[in-house]
This record gives sequence, structure tokens and C-alpha cells, in this order.
Amino acid sequence: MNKKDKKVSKREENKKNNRSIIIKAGIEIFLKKGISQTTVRDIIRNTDLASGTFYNYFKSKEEVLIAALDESAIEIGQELRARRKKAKNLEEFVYSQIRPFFDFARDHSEIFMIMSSNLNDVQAFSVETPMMTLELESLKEDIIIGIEEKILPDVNPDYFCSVIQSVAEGIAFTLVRKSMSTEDIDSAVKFCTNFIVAGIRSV
Amino acid sequence: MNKKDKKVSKREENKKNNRSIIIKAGIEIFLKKGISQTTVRDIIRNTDLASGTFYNYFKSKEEVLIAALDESAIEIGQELRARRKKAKNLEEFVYSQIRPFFDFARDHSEIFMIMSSNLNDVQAFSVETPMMTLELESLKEDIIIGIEEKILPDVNPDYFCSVIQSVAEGIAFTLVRKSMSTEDIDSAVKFCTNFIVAGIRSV
Amino acid sequence: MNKKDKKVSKREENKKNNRSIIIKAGIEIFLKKGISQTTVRDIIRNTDLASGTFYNYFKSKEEVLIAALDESAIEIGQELRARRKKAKNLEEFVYSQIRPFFDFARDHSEIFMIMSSNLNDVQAFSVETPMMTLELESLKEDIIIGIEEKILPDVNPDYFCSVIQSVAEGIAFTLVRKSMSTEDIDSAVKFCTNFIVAGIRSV
Amino acid sequence: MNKKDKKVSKREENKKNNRSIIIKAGIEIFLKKGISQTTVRDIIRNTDLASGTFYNYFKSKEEVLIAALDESAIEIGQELRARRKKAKNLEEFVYSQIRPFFDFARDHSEIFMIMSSNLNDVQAFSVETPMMTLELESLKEDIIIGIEEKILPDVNPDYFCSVIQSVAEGIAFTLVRKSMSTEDIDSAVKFCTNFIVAGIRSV
DNA sequence: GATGAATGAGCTTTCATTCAT
DNA sequence: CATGAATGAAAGCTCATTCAT
Repeated sequence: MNKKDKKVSKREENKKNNRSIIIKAGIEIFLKKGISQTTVRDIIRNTDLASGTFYNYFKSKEEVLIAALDESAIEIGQELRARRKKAKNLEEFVYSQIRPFFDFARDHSEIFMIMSSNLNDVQAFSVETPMMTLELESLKEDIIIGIEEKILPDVNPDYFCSVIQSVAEGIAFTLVRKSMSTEDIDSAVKFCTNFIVAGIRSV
Repeated sequence: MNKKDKKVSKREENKKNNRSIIIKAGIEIFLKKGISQTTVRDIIRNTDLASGTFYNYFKSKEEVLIAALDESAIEIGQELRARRKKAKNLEEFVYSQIRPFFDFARDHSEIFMIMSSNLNDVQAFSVETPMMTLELESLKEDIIIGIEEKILPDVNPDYFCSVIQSVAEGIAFTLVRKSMSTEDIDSAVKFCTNFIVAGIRSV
Repeated sequence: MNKKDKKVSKREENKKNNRSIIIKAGIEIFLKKGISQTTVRDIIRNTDLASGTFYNYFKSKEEVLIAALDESAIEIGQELRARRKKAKNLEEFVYSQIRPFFDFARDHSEIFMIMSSNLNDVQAFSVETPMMTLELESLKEDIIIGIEEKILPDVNPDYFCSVIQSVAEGIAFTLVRKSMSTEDIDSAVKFCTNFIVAGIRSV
Repeated sequence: MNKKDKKVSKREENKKNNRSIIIKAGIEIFLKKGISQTTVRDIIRNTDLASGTFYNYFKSKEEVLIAALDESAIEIGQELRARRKKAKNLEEFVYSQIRPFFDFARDHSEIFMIMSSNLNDVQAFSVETPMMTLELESLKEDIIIGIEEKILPDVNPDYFCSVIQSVAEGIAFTLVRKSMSTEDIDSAVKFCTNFIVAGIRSV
């Protein structure tokens, strides 16, 4: 490898790095201060870059957030939707949502915490952030269909939908905050599924 | 009564009310824009008062929010705590929390929506906002005691606590957003209590 | 006059002054740098005021310019229009335009220089800056009417209009740049009128 | 010729042309936005080139403008000067200026419009832009000489000079804006010459 | 206690320019 | 020579807060 190659790769590396550096710095600040109180300057201050450099990569902090989501969270919504279509009964339906959601929360805990703690802001600008928390309408539709097809019990769909979402979110949040182990996740999935299934059945 | 008298009395009235006027204006803006994106200017703009007047009553928008909470929500936390102490079994325990919480959400729907939609911000600055949503630790302690005293089933207290909080919050939010009637509230309390009790029992 | 009165008047005075101070500073910079290259910061730098103070009075540099015009130039367009309507022949028509235009250029030489040197920019934002230089269409219409009514000779109205405007502007500009005396103005008016009348007659 | 060759030759072509490409792009933007509001970025954005490339050819947008003028307008000033030296009387003197000036305006209408619409900016930086509009001093000197030599009537040279310049500029501007035909140009030259000659004679 | 003009810190964003490749 | 990412100065503007009245 000669000198020129070295330099080229160094430059290229930098370019790719800077984008990641900004995203990483953004995630840190979003977590610390919340989305709406984070400024572009906060992000670049958390970096060695010059202020102008930010705008070589992003137009706004929102783009940073979207990029952070895109890098990790784009599929979870699709997965949740796909899985619940295949459910044959209440247990499967609930499990199909809880399992991947908790896995996501474990694997992308920072993103999960940001979204979970800033639902308001995320909803405000994000048309296409495909997270369970934001897909209540889609979930509700599938619940209505499930009820019609006798796969799910006949429970008020608004409540049905709300409890799945809030219980999953609440337990996941508790888990992540305590940075629990994989075993904890497994037991939490079990707890959560049992809880919701039994609760729904009883009403 | 001549013109001048009229003005004077009006002004005096204002003097008494300016605090309330600011709080009211603040609540409106907090609801509309979210806490962290509300500025002091926003609040005074939503008022006939001069900007300086704001600082005769409050040091910051946060103080306005605290005042808004204090005016209506100070007792709910105490009530929740008091009631659950008296519970003799799981049903009573859950009901003791759900009933007043839903009543509060109905009677102070604006405050409830603000807090519910801005949990992050509220937590950030408020050491002393006595709402259910923020009293997980206290609730958890009582759950642990309840378990020890065999009043409550032996369920992981973190999960126990989390589901009460998240289910109540989620259903209440759904209710308020749809501005449902008193009857709806009653049925929601019933749904919620049954759901949680059955869920907890099953695990 | 007691202490309080003194203070009040001082405050009021300041308030009025600051507006004028900004306008004055703006005119200076507009003259020096041209409109489009003047920044709001240039204007406040040319002042003892804080940057925020600017925005208590104006939204942009354009508003400063409009204010500068409004203070002195708002009537000149109307006057020119009114006077030419009364003209009974070519001499009167030309004189009716040249005389007030030159008076204006003398009495408001700074404004005149700014407008004259920044026609492009002025036209860009100003719907209602009623100066001769910007009222070609209105002037042309009156010329056409004048020709129809046999008051004016039958000359291409575009050219007719253009020569009045450009000769007046050119000579006025020359005058102002050399800051000539009142006598000079009188002789310039005479020169200008004779020149245009004779020129028009000959074609 | 394979793909690579093609690219190479294209690139070489570009190398030769990049200067012209930038100038052309600059003229477009100067026309559209005015000189002072044009940025280097605007110019390179109007190009396929990289921003750094700009600085291989020019130090600033002003240099682009000068180059644009140099490419087309360098001779007009010299021509005007040369021609008026040969004039034997007033008619010839005026005609010697009007004719080439109008031809120039027709043949280089973009340059003419830029200069005509941005006189202020052009004057600001350009010591050596050889256009009639900017050569008043030289013209005035020749007028003074002409008067001394009894070739021209004894009229105030400032006014003499000003009317030639402003009338020519005004009529040419009108012409170009309406993109008139060659015949129009001829008749405009005649109008202009007659007008000035008669006007001057009368005073 | 009410007023609102003044303040200057601090934000977003664009820009001219450099320089490693 | 061409490239375009990096830079930091500087623009427009808003804000919380003060303070003379």
C-alpha cells in the first residue's frame, strides 16, 4: 500500500466516520436532554467538528434522529405487522408483538429510550417511524379484523390496543432502565404475554 | 360609578387575577406546544399582560407548570397513597388506584394531558409533582409491603408496579383523548381493574 | 419639574430617538454600501444599541428603508402625478415634472441618492415607493393621454417617457453629487426643461 | 474510441472550457439575482464543477464579472473614445457615441443589462470597466476640448455629458427590455441623436 | 405591582475559502 | 488541475431577563 492509497482511505474513512460521529453524538444528547431541547449546537459541541460540518451531513437535528432510527429501527414496525397477521389465537397474537418488541428494546436500547421518552416529539415530525408505539392505528385495525375472524375475543378494540401498547412499553422501559440480562428479557416476555392474555380473557 | 372608578376596579380585579391568568395561559400553551417548546414569551403573548409582569409572579415557565399542578393535582398523590394503604386484597388495591386516577383525569383533563404527554420534561425538573405517574417508587414500596403481608400475590414488584401505572395511564389517555362520558369512565374503571387483577392473578 | 417627570420624558425621548437613530444609521449604511449589501448588523453596528433592539422597531433592513422613504418621499409621486394632469402644453408638462423632482432631490438628497443608486433593489421589494423613477408606467399613460388630447406632440411614448425620466435622473444625480446651490438648481431646472422640450419638438 | 478515451477527451475539453463555463454561469446568475446578491456558491451551483475549481480560475465573483466584461466589452470604451475624436460637429459627435453604444447593447444585451442594472456595484469595485456609463470623466474632457475647439456648442459640460449618458442609457435599456429588432435600433439611434442634438442646440 | 424597551447571549444557517487527496 | 469535505466567521433572529418609569 503506497502513500496515496493510505491518504485516500484515510479521507474516505473520515467522511464515513463524521456521519456516524454526528449520529452518535446526537443520540447521546437526545438521551440526555430530550429531543426538543437538543440544539444542533449541542450535537456539534459533543463532537470535535466545526459547526458548518454538521450541515454537510444533515439539514437539522431531526434528520440526525431519523438517521439514527433508520440505522436500526426501520424494520421493527414491519416485523410487528407481519407477525401478527400470522397469529392463530390470542396467545400467538400477543406473543407476536411482545417478543420482537422486547428484542428491539434490548438491542437498540438507546433508540428505544429516546423514542419512549419523547413520543410527543417523535410523532410531531416523523411520518414514517415504524415503531409499535406509533402504530396504534394499524394495530387497532388488525385487532378489529382478528375479532371479526374470531381469532381474538370480542373486547373493545381501543382498550385492547391500548393495553398491549402500554404494558409492552412500560415493562420494556423498566427492563431497559435496569439493563437486565437476556434471561430477564425472556421472563419479561413470558410475564407480559401471560398478563395481557389473562387480562383480556377475563373481560 | 364614573369611568375612572370602573378602570380602577377592573385593574384591581386584574391584580388579583394576574397569577391565574398566567397559569391559564400557560396551560393552554403547554397543551398546544408541549412543555419544552413553550417559551415565557409564548405564555405572555397569550395574555394581555406585559412581559415584565410575568416575573412578578413566576421565575420561569416551570414555575407556572408547578403552580398549575399545585392548583389541582396536589392531593391526588396523597389520596392514592392513603387509599391503597386501606386495601384488604388485590381487587381493592387496584381499584383504590384506578378509580381516583380516572376521576382525576376526567376532572383535570388538561393537566392530565400535559403531564401524560410530557412525562420526560415533567420528570426533568419536578422533584415534587405528586402524581401517580411519578410515584412509582412509593407505589412499589407499598406493593412490596402488600406482598409481605399476603394482601397481594407474590409477583415481581417492578412488573406489578409498572403494569398498574402503564395500563392506567394508557387507558386514561385513550379516554381523555376521546372525551368520553361519565359512563365510559365507569366502564373503563371496571375494565381496567378487572384486566389488571386477572392479569396479575394469572402470573 | 420633579425627578419623576424628568425620567419619564427621558424614557419617552429615548424611545422616539431610537427609531430615528436606527433610520439615520440605516441611511448612512445604505448610502455607503448599497441596499443589498447592507446587513441588519451593519446598521446596528453603526449605532450604540444592542442587536435585539433593532427588532423592537423593525423586522428587517427593508422596513428601515421603507420608513426612511415614508418619512420624506411618500408625497412626491402623488405630486408629480397631480401636477402633470394640469399641464396645458409640452412646456408645462415637462416643467411640472422637473421642478418638484429636483426640489425633492435637493431636500432629500440622501434618500434620492439611495434610491437613484439602488433602483434595482428598491423595485424588488417596494410596491408602494412613489418616486418618479418607479412610476414609468403611470407617466407613460399620462403621456399617451396627453398625445391623444393634442397637448403633447405625437412622439413614441416609450421614448418620451424614457427621456424625461433619464434626463431628470441624470441631471439631478449630477447636481446632488456636486451638492450645488439653490441657484444651480434653478438653472438646472431651466436647462433640463428647455433641453427636453426642444429635443421632443425636434423629432 | 473507448469509454475511457471519451472521458479523457471530455475532461480535457472541460479543462479548456472551465473558465468559460464559470463566466457563463456567472452571467446568468448576475442577471437573475443582481451582482451584490450573487454568491460564489450560486455560480458554482449553476455549474457541474466542484467548489474548489472556482478558485483555480478566479479569486472572487468580481473577477468573474470583470472577465465577463473583458471578454465582450473591452473595446467599446476605446471605440467610443476614438470615434468622438474624429467628430467634426455636434451631430457627428453625438452620433459617434450613440451608434456604437446601441450596437453594443444589442450585441451584448446580457452584459449590458447586468451593468445597467447594477451600476452601483460595478462602480464600487471596477477601476477598469470600460463602458460608456462609467467613462463620464473621459467624455467630459473631450466635450470640454470640443467646446474649446468650437466643434461643440458652449454648454455646461457636466450637463452635456450627463444628458448624453443618461439618454443613451435610458433608451438603450428600454430597447433591450423589449428586445426590439434591428430596425428599431436604427430608428432609436436616429431618435436619440436628433433628440440630443436639438436639445443641446436649444440651450 | 405593571409596563415594555433594552439587552446580549445564543440559536440556525450560509458563506468564502482552504487543502488533503 | 479537479475535487468536495472541513472550517469558522458572520449573518438573521429569538429569547429570558432586567430595570427605569
